[in-house]
Amino acid sequence: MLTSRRMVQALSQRGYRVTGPRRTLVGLIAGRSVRFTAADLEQDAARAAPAVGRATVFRTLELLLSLGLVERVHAEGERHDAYVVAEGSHHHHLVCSRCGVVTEVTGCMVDELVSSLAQAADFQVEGHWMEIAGVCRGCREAVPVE
Amino acid sequence: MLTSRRMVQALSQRGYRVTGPRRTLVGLIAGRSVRFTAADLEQDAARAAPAVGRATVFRTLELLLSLGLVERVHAEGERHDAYVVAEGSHHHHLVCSRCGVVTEVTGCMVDELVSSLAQAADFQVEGHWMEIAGVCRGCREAVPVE
DNA sequence: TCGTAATTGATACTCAGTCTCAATACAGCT
DNA sequence: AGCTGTATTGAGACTGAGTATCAATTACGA
Repeated sequence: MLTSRRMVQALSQRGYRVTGPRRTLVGLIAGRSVRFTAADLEQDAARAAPAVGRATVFRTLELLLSLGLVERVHAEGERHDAYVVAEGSHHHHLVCSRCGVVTEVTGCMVDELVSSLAQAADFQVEGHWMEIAGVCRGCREAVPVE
Repeated sequence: MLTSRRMVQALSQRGYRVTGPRRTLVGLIAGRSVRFTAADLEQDAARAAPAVGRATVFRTLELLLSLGLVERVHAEGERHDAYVVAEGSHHHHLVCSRCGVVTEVTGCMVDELVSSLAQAADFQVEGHWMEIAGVCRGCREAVPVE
């Protein structure tokens, strides 16, 4: 998992300035294992550092996305995009529909399957996208409160 | 591909009224092989039947979705959801990034793969979601204009 | 330390989608 | 065909995410 330190390094290495707001936001993002939305981050930022403006939250998120430090996660049925801290290589996500924890599945065994499907349709593949929704072990075992 | 007639039948069979606006919208949707957004449909409706209100476009789309007559298609990088006329059984989509044509891949060969991945993570699968983006044959062959 | 360009916060704006509610019209009944 | 109850509708106000603008600020290389 990417640390706050590493993310800051990545920013500076690529010529982006390391500013107060960016430090704050990166600090709020790094180490998260649960998906979060822009709104979540905005809320946390408002609590941790009220001076950080809304626009900056969105701008920073987009920047981190473009640097590959966070990734977008679609979740079926949800209205807005969520994000997770990036892992690096190509992989897929297991998203728990209760607690939101995102488990990475590294080593993409889907590739061959994708190519064969695409070949049949005479389709030149640019990329594929897969997510698995379900309930993680912790949530299965948790007794419903109340 | 679902015809307008069949979609109307489905509505009435399930106890929904077959109204003018619904006929119009279903007519605009049925037979499409290209993905469309709510905004697309809204525009077409405004041209074909200006009396149809915005809210009705959204309501009807949601209704058709709940009846399984259309499906949502996510497309990486696009801001808003798109829809396609439903095919029926479980399947995946090949979405052409140029012309937007959606090709169905029936017979889901991903199932086993998904279960094995999930088992490794001790994850109880509720569903999976896969899309393949690329360029269809037609678009590959088309000479870029100008 | 200084200069400058990147970055920022405030705020106005856009645009998709939702909600409300009175008016309308479908469909089942006679 | 005419009546009636209720699902559906259109208009338009509203919400909330995300974007654009711009003057003020600030990181950071010289």
